[in-house]
Amino acid sequence: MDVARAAQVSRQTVSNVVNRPYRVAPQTLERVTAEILRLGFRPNLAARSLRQERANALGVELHAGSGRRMGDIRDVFLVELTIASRQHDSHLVPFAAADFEHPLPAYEDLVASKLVDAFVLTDTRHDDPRPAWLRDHGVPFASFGRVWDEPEFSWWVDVDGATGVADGVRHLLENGYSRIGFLGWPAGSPIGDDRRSGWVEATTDAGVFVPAWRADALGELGAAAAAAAPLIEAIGPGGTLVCASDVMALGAWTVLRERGLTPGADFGLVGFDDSDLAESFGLTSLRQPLTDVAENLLSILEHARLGGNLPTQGTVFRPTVVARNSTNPLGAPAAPATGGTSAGNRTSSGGST
Amino acid sequence: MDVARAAQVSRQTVSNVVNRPYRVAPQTLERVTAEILRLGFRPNLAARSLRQERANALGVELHAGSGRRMGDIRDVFLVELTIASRQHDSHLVPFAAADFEHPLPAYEDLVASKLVDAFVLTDTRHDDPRPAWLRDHGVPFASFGRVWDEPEFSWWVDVDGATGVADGVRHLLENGYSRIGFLGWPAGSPIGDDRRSGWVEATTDAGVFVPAWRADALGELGAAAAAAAPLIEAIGPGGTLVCASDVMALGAWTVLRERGLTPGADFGLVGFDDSDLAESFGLTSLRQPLTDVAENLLSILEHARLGGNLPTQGTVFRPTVVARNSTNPLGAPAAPATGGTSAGNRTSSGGST
DNA sequence: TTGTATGCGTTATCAC
DNA sequence: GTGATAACGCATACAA
Repeated sequence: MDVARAAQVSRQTVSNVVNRPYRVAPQTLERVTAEILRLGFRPNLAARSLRQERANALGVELHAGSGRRMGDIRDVFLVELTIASRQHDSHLVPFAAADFEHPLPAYEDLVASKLVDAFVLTDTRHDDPRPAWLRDHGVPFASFGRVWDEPEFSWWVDVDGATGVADGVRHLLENGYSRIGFLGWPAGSPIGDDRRSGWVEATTDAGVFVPAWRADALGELGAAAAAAAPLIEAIGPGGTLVCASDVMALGAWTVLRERGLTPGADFGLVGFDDSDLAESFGLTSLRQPLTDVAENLLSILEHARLGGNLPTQGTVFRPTVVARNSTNPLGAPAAPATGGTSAGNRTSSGGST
Repeated sequence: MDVARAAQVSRQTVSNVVNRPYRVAPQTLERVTAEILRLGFRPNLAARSLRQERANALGVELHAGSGRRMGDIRDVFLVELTIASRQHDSHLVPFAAADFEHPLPAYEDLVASKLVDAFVLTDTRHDDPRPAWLRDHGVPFASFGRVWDEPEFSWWVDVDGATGVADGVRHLLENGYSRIGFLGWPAGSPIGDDRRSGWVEATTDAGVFVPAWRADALGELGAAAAAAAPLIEAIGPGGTLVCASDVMALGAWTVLRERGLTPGADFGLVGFDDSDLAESFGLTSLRQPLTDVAENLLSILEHARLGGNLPTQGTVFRPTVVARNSTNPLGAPAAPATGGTSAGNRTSSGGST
């Protein structure tokens, strides 16, 4: 080891400087540190991994499926995870299951070859085979999204869709709108039901709940537009629509534009996720605090590794209203996304550590 | 090593079975292989990495910047890279530079700690500090996109924008359109100039080149719509617009819809990249062969590692026209993305290895 | 506070 | 065709 020679100490002392600086005499510490910087020394992570019998790496499954869907924020989340992983002395190993329906072999590979020692799960669903398998094999994991099939599992972080939508409703009320409908997914999906309940609660609280002002559609843009059209008709000018996703809000947006209506001035729209679509189309939306989510998940896994406080229940973060022109009653530009991206126009409404 | 004991051979023989099966007697091979499967043995990759003094891993920089942009296909490319990496006995290590303007420390970290032994670069630009640094430090890398500043560097793969756009023009001609304009970026960007030249060439070849039917805009939706409006006016009904990106095509799409025109039936549109936008809005677009690009880049790096044929010049792939309703002169649905996603409606036009 | 010895699991080398 | 030996770089335990 060059550093050891240069600083005239043993290899072991260098190791101590890196890993347990408090054990080293200040003078030695300084000298060795200087040499480390000078020579650009970094511990060989493969050797460390071998010695410690852990990889300091997290597996993250990417979905191989047919490309990306509009309004998706998984890639933003991946970036947040990547950034957060640096501060937790680990790195990510992305992988894609050969067969989306049978992801376990891919997980097994990574575990058996000790390339990773934990996983971050996303898109957990009913009958998801992964949580049970990971539990049975003693592999730590944390999930973005509740693990529905294992109620006692607490290493998850989620976003409070109901409160988010309720905040969106209140944002509309504060901006002078009062006729507020909801465009969501058909009943049955946990996330969709959660978001819809926020609309019911907040409009009821404000005394403006109209059950009929609700429609369902599947995720695609065309279906959302088709469902939005009669709803916009029913609610009428000056009304608004809170949507379960940005894609749905965009569906409504297209309907408005084709009728010559201006989003915001003529009819309010609120989306969900604050995706690229929201920014480009000037849609007010509910931003998921992905930075916090990523940080929290990595904290859990780090504590699981090193010992520390582990959560006894899941963590729920509150989304934030990002106000844009689609809820600006004073008027919006004719072209999409023209007239500023409303930077600094954000309304904060909560959020946790 | 359990497998060695179970199969009554030495560790080394197990290693040979895994890495050099041809050196092992068929009978032994079979016995050991059976035990490997039975016990689920996988080589410890940290140990292998340490022994071989290489990580078998590739660094991929993610851009931490302000979220994702509409029409971006980098995440799709990342998935393709991830999938391809499996077949090349390696894995990816995504990372984000703390400071986008000064990415080198992040690269240095990964190299010095031997977490990766090569990089895949994307978004190479003029005055990009990365290629020179990597070269000077002897770190192999391959680039998606030409490396402009180092003409002699040949480990890159790119997509032929000019030919792609020309194919788009021909696709329009085949579908009966003849008035073909171009909406692109201001002159000066290599990619934008490349794509525009395809329009000039193909329309000139067909004798339908009209220099005035061209407009420029920056990447955003609003600017594209603003630039598209007068162009659509000038070209007139029954005309078409080939665009440098799907976002631009979408900008034109919004203009059409607001005028009550139906994309395809009333005015043709062709985008570029075949992003999520193209699929959702029914835009005909030019698909970059990202699977081939990823595979090619990994091949280069694998050959660099193991020794093999290395490219003496860059590789250029040809995009593929993906036909959708925006170039269907017979008519398109009223709502976006309704009426099928045109699966199986692809026109293949080239492609390599 | 610092140094020495050991082994993590693998594979390259070389002897058999 | 197979096996013994050594070494990759680090961190743990323990000795000095």
